[in-house]
Amino acid sequence: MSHTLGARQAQKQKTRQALLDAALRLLEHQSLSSLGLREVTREVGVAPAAFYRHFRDMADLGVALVEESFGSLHAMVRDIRDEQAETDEVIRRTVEVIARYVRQHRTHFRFLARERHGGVARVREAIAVEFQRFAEELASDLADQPESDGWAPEDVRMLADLYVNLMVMTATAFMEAPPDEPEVERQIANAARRQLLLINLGRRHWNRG
Amino acid sequence: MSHTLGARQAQKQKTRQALLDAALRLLEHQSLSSLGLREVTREVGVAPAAFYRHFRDMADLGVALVEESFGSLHAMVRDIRDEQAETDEVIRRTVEVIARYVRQHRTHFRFLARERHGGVARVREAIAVEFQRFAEELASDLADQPESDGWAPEDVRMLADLYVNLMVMTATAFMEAPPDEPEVERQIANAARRQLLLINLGRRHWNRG
DNA sequence: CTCGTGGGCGAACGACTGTTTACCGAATGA
DNA sequence: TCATTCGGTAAACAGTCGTTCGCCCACGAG
Repeated sequence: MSHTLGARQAQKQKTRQALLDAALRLLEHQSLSSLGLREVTREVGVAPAAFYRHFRDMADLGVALVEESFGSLHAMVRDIRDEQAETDEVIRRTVEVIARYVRQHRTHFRFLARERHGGVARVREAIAVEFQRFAEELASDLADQPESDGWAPEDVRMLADLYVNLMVMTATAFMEAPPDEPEVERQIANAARRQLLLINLGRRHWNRG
Repeated sequence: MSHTLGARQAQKQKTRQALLDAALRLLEHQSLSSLGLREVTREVGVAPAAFYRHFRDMADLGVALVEESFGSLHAMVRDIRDEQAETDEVIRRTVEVIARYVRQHRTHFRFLARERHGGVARVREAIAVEFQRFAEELASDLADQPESDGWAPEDVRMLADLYVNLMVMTATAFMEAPPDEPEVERQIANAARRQLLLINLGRRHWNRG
């Protein structure tokens, strides 16, 4: 069982988490491929050799960070999906949730944006897989909606990809905005809402316009 | 004058270009922040100290690569903008031009995608400036079209951002596709065309839907 | 023809890197 | 209680790195 793990494994996972946290902190101002093993252990305060007790190399740690990042991201979309309301209200809430998520998990999202096309192949592939699963889930949700009646499955998937990309684009814009400027955030949110609105308009007129 | 530069400066620009080419070649499998000065000079076949005759540091070389990359990218949009035809034909040609551009300048575009959110601040900022100029030009073009009658300037800019983002997304998909699989490329092109179509649909119904 | 400019070279520097080794000592299970 | 497992340590290894320093010598201006 796992709910009562010994003090031994507890301490191990504690330093493992410390390594992940330190790495994420350092990755705020550099990319994974330039982040050194010694740099991370120095930040935590452990010997360099201790690193190997938890990860094979830095790419391994990177993949672990991908899982961690997508964990909180899935929580975000669950928030969005569970909302049930009028279309305009759904849009408003969606953008709001994205903004809040980015504010609360800035480092996680910056890591994903930076390493999505970054220099470490294994991490790149891990992120690609997760985003793909993401789009598939959204496509499955969209297919169940009455607005998708008569839509070809490939068109639903196309729409899902469009939504995912818009979400990434919006989150990236929030991420790059200075954290202490609510006016900039309001502008980004406004543009995102209108873009969602325009896409929904196109969606309603897709078959027979 | 510049059309008759001595053999002295000619040789200098030749090695400078060799450094840029070598860097771009090496950046195919790593990111700028992990690319070493010695690595580049070794690839070219010159002494490490020679690097300083052309660039202050690697970030300097990075912004030079940004300018080079956007040079050919501007040529691409000029190709697209000069096309004048029916809407569906414009869409078809647009996606085709993007595909061809990515095929011919794969390394340049991969560099932009990788460093857009990468670990080198100066390069990131240079790319952001160029993309912003990009969206502004497109917005100015869109405003002149009859379809934009009665549109608020901020809505036109919103639409331009949507188009730019879709272009980047499509080009990235082409870039990540294996170069010798025309079937995958056809699928990407097909999805991109339908996404453009859907956005155009929303655009037509923007005021009074 | 002569002389100064400047691109490229080789060598050296101190600092830092990833990885391996043997070892310590506390938590663990019998 | 005793033997064992194992997370963490210190030290050393061979490389690589960015940067600086004279020096060379082909080129270009006078």
